[in-house]
Amino acid sequence: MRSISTDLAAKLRLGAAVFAGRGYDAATIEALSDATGVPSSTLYYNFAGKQEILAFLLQDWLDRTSVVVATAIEGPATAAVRLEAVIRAQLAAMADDPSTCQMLLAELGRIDRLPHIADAVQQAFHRPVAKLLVEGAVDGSLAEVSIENATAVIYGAVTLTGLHHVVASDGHTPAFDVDAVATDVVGLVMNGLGSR
Amino acid sequence: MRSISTDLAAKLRLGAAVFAGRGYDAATIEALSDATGVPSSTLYYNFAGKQEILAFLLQDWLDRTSVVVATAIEGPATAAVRLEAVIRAQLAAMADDPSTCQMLLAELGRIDRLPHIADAVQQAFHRPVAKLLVEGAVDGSLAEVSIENATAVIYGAVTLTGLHHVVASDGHTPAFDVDAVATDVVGLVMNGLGSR
DNA sequence: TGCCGAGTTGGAATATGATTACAGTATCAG
DNA sequence: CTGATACTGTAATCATATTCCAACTCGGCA
Repeated sequence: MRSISTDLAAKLRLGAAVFAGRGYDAATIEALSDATGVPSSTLYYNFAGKQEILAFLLQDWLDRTSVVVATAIEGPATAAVRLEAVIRAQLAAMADDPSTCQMLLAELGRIDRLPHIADAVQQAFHRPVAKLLVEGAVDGSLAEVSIENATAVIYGAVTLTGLHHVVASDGHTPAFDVDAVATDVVGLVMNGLGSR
Repeated sequence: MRSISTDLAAKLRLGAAVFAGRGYDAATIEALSDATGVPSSTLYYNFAGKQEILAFLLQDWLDRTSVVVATAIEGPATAAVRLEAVIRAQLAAMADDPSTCQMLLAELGRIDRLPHIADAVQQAFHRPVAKLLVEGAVDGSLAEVSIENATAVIYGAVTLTGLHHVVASDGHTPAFDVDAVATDVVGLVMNGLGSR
């Protein structure tokens, strides 16, 4: 993959809707070319193939998401408070870019075949949460749990709830009411379902 | 799709590993034919195409999963107790058939394009949980929460934790220690992360 | 001004794999 | 035995990704 100009990158983002709308295999290069205004020969000049275009779009979004999540995780507050901020930031990123978010979750099961993307997902979703779980056990604001399973549980809870609302929306941005959904998700993640 | 003999169905299940291993588009009909021992002409005689074969495998597994989940949900116990049984049953179904489970989650983002499958997922995963959430609010064993979001949270927590372990395994069955994982997931779903 | 190289583009050529068509074979109920 | 239905091998057909290549643009620069 050549280095992509910001101009080209901006056009390519329009292609996310094509991938999200039709699914990876049904999204033809020609449709991608039409949607972005970039001729297919130019696409092949800049990328090794369709898969690399997909990977670029995912990486682009994940990198931006990582940045806002990294900001959310900072600060002197307890781990529990910062975990809430992280979850809100992740849901906001999904609501802001429903197409890419849908693309990403469509690739979930085969993400181990896109190692760079798997790393970026770790960076944006798993590692921040794992870090807070450790810190929360230390500062007493979070219960002590299996990091591995708790990270997976939170990742699943956040992304599939986001996906549910994204699919229900019709590509509007934001795709859903981030505050309301985040409040519900955070409530469940922090307090669980048990009556008390 | 013609009616599929149990004999053919059994052979086809061998094909799940091909879909799971390579991903839908990289899985060629020829590879599917080799893996199952069913000639490609026979596949096309019985199914309208590759997508329908995928759909059959998913439906097959989801139907079986629905049955065990429906059994788990029965009984006089509180909704909380039965919710735990349901989650265990769902994780057990995933561990028992890692290939199909991986196939299913690979199709998550495009599942709205396979309406029958989306229905079957509702049947096996969402509806039982939604039912218990309502009953739990009545019998007092579960907190009152948004059914829509809580259902999505639990679905995400269960399936992505399962997927995490399935991907980590190498196709062995069971793919992971169901009891241990279920205990962690149920603990988080019921009690959350908050220290108490 | 005129050249150079990188980026861009249109269009033809190639390759792969899904799907179809069809004819011949097997199986099984009556 | 016979007809119907299911199965299978082979040879097209077709769509689409990918490659190839020649022409074109354009900014820097001697």
